[in-house]
Amino acid sequence: MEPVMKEQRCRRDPEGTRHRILTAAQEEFAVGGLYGARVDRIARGAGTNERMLYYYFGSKDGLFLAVLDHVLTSLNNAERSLDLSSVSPEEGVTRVAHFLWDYYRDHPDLVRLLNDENLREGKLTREVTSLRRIVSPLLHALTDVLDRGKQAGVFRDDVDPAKFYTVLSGLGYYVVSNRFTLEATLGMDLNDPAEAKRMRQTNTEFVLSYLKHREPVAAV
Amino acid sequence: MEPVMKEQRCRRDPEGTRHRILTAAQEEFAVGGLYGARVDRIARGAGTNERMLYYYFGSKDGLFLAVLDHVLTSLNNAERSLDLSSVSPEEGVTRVAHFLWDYYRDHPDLVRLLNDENLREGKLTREVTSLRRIVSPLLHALTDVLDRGKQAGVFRDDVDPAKFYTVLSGLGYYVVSNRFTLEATLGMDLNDPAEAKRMRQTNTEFVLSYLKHREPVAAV
Amino acid sequence: MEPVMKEQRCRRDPEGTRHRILTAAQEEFAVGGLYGARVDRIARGAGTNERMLYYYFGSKDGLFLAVLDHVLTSLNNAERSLDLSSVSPEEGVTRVAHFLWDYYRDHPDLVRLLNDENLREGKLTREVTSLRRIVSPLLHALTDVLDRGKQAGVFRDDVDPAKFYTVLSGLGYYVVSNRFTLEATLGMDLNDPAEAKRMRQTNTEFVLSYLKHREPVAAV
Amino acid sequence: MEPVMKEQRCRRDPEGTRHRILTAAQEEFAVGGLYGARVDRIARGAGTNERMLYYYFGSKDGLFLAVLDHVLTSLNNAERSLDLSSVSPEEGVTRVAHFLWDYYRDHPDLVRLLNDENLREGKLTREVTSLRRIVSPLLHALTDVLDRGKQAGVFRDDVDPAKFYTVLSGLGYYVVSNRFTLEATLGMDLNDPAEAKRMRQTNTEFVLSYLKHREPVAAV
DNA sequence: TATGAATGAGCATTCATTCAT
DNA sequence: GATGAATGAATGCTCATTCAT
Repeated sequence: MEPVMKEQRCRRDPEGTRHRILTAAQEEFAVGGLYGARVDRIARGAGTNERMLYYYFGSKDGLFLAVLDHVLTSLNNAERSLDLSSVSPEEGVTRVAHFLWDYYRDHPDLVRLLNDENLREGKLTREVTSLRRIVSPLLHALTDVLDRGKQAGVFRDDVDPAKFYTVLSGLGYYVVSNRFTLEATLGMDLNDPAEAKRMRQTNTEFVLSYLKHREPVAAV
Repeated sequence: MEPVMKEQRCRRDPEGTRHRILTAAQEEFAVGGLYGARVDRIARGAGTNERMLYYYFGSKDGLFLAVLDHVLTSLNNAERSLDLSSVSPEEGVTRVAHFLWDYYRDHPDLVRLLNDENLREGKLTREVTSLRRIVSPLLHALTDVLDRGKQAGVFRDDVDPAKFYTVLSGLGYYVVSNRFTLEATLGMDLNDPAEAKRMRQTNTEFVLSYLKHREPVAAV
Repeated sequence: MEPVMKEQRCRRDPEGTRHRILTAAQEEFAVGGLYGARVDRIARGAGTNERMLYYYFGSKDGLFLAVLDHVLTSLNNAERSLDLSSVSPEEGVTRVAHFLWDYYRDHPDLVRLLNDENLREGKLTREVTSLRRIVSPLLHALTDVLDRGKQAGVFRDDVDPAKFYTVLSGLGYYVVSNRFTLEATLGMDLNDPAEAKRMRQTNTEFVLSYLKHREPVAAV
Repeated sequence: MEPVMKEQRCRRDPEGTRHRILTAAQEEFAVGGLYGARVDRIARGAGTNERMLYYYFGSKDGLFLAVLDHVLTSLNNAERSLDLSSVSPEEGVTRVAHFLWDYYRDHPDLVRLLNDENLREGKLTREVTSLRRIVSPLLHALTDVLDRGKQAGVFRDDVDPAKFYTVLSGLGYYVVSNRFTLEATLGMDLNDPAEAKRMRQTNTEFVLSYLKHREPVAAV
């Protein structure tokens, strides 16, 4: 009726909307997994409506993949910021380990999302190649530092970088992944800083004592 | 009326029905988690109808808890069968480690169910105390064998059994839990027996080299 | 295994079980109606199992009818105990009215069950003749007392006993039936004894002033 | 694009859909009560699907409350249309009474819905305040007309409007509410116009003779 | 007479998704 | 780009009832 009045509810903010959906989805997927998450909760959490979710990501599965890609890309970027060129081999391995353990501890969402994807046997990521690239940065850095240690004669020389990486990863991943059942069964509280520090200390000794061990123990 | 009268393919079989539901539920929960599982699939898998599921377990949540209790009780029983009284400390630790790693590898359902429960932050198990008892058997055996090693002077004496147990558990758990993303990213195939054996060997050296290390490495 | 030991859990008590079911069913039907009632709650309330309910009453519908029959028979019996042979017509009408109003007030279950049966348009009672007999005792007594009043010249003589009975019944029934919405809308509290007494007083004046009215008011 | 473009049998019709659900729900709730009603029958009756019912009303309970609110609002509106400013007190009371009795007779759904809500002891309406407003219009009109009658000396002056309203309401409500059991027991047929007219006549005399009674009868 | 086990149809409700504007 | 309305196939769960002992 009125002539102009086009205040034009200028709410249009494509990048913002997309990002808010992604953030809300990460929270929702992290606490219930793909099947436990609800699209209406995600939309509400993002301050938009369900339709936009489909507009930007096509489907719930697509959104899950986008979230997974996002958290893995973040990990990648963080890994790339780690510069070990000027430290000793021991210090280098220690830094790699601490980086990984701290990252898992500070990003439990990543752990949960990976667990959830593994629960379904990698159903979603299998057809997508996005996951395949992500290992490299940290594994490369670790390989370098292990090589330097071997050449300097301070590390044993039968260490496979990928397997060693798996060991490091497992040590940090497990306590985050199983936080709740570990607390229920062993009374282990990951949130207690003192406890967390002790654990980090122990684990560091673990990996270093292995790397510096010269005569292999009796095999099994 | 007849004296024997057994053997007549009885339709009444409470124990059997209950057990068939439990087994079918374990399969279903293991591939989709609590939220991905479907009660009608469980009922069909058990050769009964949905109603019986509620008759015996009250709810889907109750059934999940029963399954979790069942797999943990099975683990408990298996742990109890491990007799380490007549072996050396090194051999004892090795056996404990191998038992745990083999058990995880052979019972991926257990790993998935624990992961799923942790995904929901222990929501179901929190109010139930059933989970609390399960640590004991293997942890006790491990504590004994560590003590013997310390007294014999072959193991370092600053090892906390619970933390050491966590390390052992994490090493075996992680590779089973993340089987699919590990294969996608590192190309690591847990199903390859040679690969599995190598991994077990590495991990064993890993823990033993730590235990036998006398002078602690520089702390961080 | 043991020879005698036949302590014979002599819980058999057919009359008792039947009666307990009936009582429990009355409570359950009274608060939720036929459709809101749950057979398992009835069985639990009666301290028996659902199967016995079917053993004694055939079906849920049959049980509802049995309950209805029971409360109506009780009303019948109570009506029969009212002896008006030696009181004045006014006193007789007053006693009939008070009997009915008090009975409704003290037996809200009867009111609810009748309401529920009427909600379904008499579906259950239609095919059963059990309901048809129940009016008589009180209506007969009322007819007698009205006749005596007419003959004595104290009551107007154009009163139809059945319609008058309906008026009496409606006055007492309505306030019990609509107890909750009346409280919500008019703030009328039937549980307050003073309020209940005043209401009874008013209603009594109502019916007596009508009966004693000689020149009819202008019809409509 | 086109200028007019209306009239095109639009599939989008929020108001219409909402209203059709409400109407279908009223029919369904009226014949079976809250517990007897089936949401799929309501959806089918409304020409939509069950989902929309929850979209607009949140739950079955919410829909019942909306229906109750709707019929009570309709009653309210009808009450407001009653203008008694220019009639005599007797005529005024008569009109109020007839309005109420006719309304109940012509809207048995209202009676059934109120009965059903009372059956559950006002469970749904208790937490909602929507019911509380509805008394006023007719009660106010009645209060006015009674006052005028008292001042003119044609009505007794000890009449409480709210109680008198309850009497009027009860007389009309009871015969509608108990239509089926009244027919089964007293053979009273409310659908017979002659019978209905006689009943109305009797009830009118009933209330007027009370109002015009000057010397109160002996109390009890 | 009494009871635990079993049944299948049906219940209210929620799901991810698409349509129309 | 953004939104409210609409969909129908499931979802977990409950129902009154019957079977077998």
